[in-house]
Amino acid sequence: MTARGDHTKAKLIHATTSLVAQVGYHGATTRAIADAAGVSEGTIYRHFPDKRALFFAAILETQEELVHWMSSLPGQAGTGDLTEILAECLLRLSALRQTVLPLELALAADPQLATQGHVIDLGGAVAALGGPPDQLARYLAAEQRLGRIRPDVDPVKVAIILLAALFALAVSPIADSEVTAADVVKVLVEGIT
Amino acid sequence: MTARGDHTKAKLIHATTSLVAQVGYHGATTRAIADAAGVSEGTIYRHFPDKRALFFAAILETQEELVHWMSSLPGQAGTGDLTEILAECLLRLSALRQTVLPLELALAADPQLATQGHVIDLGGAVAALGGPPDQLARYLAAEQRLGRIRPDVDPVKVAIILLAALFALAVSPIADSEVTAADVVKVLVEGIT
Amino acid sequence: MTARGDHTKAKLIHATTSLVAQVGYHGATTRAIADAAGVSEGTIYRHFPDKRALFFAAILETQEELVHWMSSLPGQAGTGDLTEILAECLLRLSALRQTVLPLELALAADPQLATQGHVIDLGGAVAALGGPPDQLARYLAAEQRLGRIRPDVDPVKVAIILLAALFALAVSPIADSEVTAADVVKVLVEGIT
Amino acid sequence: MTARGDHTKAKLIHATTSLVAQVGYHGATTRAIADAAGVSEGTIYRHFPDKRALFFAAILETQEELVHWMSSLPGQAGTGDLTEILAECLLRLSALRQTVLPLELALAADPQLATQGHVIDLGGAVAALGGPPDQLARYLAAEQRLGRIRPDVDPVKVAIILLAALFALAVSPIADSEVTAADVVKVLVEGIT
DNA sequence: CATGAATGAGGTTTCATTCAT
DNA sequence: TATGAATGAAACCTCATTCAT
Repeated sequence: MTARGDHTKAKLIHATTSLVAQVGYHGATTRAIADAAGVSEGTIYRHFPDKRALFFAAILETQEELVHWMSSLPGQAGTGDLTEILAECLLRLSALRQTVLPLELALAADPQLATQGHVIDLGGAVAALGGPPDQLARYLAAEQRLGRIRPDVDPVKVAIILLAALFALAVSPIADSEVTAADVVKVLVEGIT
Repeated sequence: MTARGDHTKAKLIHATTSLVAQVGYHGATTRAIADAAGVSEGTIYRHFPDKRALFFAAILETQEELVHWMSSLPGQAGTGDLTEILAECLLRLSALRQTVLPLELALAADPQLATQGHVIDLGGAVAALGGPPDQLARYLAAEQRLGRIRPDVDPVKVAIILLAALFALAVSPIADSEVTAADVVKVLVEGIT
Repeated sequence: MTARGDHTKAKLIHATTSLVAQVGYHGATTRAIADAAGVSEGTIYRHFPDKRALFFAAILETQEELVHWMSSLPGQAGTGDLTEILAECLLRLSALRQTVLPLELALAADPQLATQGHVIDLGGAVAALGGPPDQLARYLAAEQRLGRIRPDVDPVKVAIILLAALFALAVSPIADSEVTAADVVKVLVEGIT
Repeated sequence: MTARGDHTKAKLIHATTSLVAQVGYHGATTRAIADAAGVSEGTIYRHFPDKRALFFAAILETQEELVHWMSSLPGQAGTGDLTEILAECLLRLSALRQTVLPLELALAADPQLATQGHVIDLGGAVAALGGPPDQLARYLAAEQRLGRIRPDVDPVKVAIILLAALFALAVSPIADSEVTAADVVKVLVEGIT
């Protein structure tokens, strides 16, 4: 609430995001988070009812950044080379994703996390997750109206497939190989035009 | 050692796989695994040096099944419609993936698991993980030689992208939408031919 | 210091008494007390050196009320039927006791509370606790002088036994049965006259 | 289950009983109990699901001892001087009570303890608590049939009042005065005969 | 005087692992 | 070989108390 309080809360969220990225959800103990944020463990519980709440707040915050960035995309339809715009978009998206990914993975890996309570908060997070494909699909539809994408293509499905491929490449061990966002775009684009 | 021992070992691996699928990696405590396998906790350590080893053995075993299935793929080059063969392949692959997925997720979500020691065991697991894309790439290359795929396409990269998209669709919340393996194949294939 | 300060102090004491009655001594955390009193946690420490002091103040205050009521008792000697006066007295006493009881129980249940330091405060509290039996004993002695109680009876001991029985009936699980203050009086009185 | 296991369980229960008597329920931390029993903290949870369960087991065990002792009482009707038998009985009872008392006090002082779950176990404990008054009442009734107690007296109520007074004298600060079990018996008996 | 954020010791509980039987 | 009791480190969380505002 106070200036000091808000600052602490922000530090906690930031510490959580970066710790989870480094050591995973279960490596990110309350103690480690408190240390990373430079506060005491008890302080966590003045700002969040429990560890999960902190965790969800971290997801939410990062997602918001992501959503905000994506909202500028549809306006770019027709302004440049399709492949380049997409590649640029996915590149930046993937950079942002690096932050959210570990949090989402933990969510996917631990059934209990997503289930118990916190439905409302998660609702917000899922909505945010729904954001990116939406904006991308809107952009693709705009390009389609401009005649730069084949008319028989479903923009929503393509958007999802693009993001899914990207997501997986960031996670999977197979990704050690040299497949870049540009590769993904190239393969897909040449099937759309 | 052999008769009873092997049976116990198999029961443990099986219990691990199904437990992880049900309750996630952290729900799969040694106690729960022992209970599910119908043995005592101590018995685990007679067959595996620690919990991670059991966990890796479980991955390995499931992967082997997967690898074995995929090895029949390259031989099918030229025998039918490209799209159908691929769709069929991905469909079966995705069914098999259901089992391995939770284990792989835990691996991806918990950096410590993959990192610390056990390089040898992991080597095996990664090799197994590498299997599927290999076979798929080999199949695509064969089709390429037969002229059914554009010559400027890199079969390895395409194989990886295909599998990656599939993987992500199985995990991510975005996957609630109606995107099927067939959709993925369609989008990609029309860009390759 | 005076106007606002005293009011706050009173609110704190009142909040403590009623909270302890509702949720027991350990449910009455400083946070809960502050909330119930409508002040901040820090404010508690502006009025009391620590939690125990607040707690003792609460005991003291309630006891005072009790003591005050009892002081009217000795004057009633000889004014009516002995059994009725006693029954009336115990009835009202037991009603008052409801408030103090939880506080006293906490005291009895937690040896550390009574022991460590605070001898002075406790001295006051114990004096207050000693009050009721004193007045009751004084009343009984008066009746004895009037010849309404057997001369070989020790008024102090009887007073204590009366109060003790009452106290226990209010606490113990055996008290679920139908034993009333009147029953206690009847049994005892018929042994005294 | 095994011999060693049972021994440990017994040690834990014993350690709990004596610790609670010394330092109250909240002073009896799991750590302190484990130390007193000479085992590690974790061991507690192999034998009891949580701290409350251990606590209830301790009550139960001590109550059983008490109940067993009381069952010999009714048989003594008519064998000696009424006052002496009762005094002897209350004396021994009060000695036994010393052990159970702190446990029962904690129960009375902390509403949450008795409430949440464990109803079944508590059922047993309460039944045990009901035991002593029962036996005492049975004894008084027997004496009544022998003509040594006035016929218009209710043995059950008297039994409860006797025990209640005793209980309170063991707890309350007023008990510092010189009121003995014999005093209680004397006052009451002279009203009954 | 009052606030409420921050502290940090300490509580209960979990769990991979060891060891006596 | 198999058992399951025992271990102990560490996790999450609570709460009386202090301190900057």
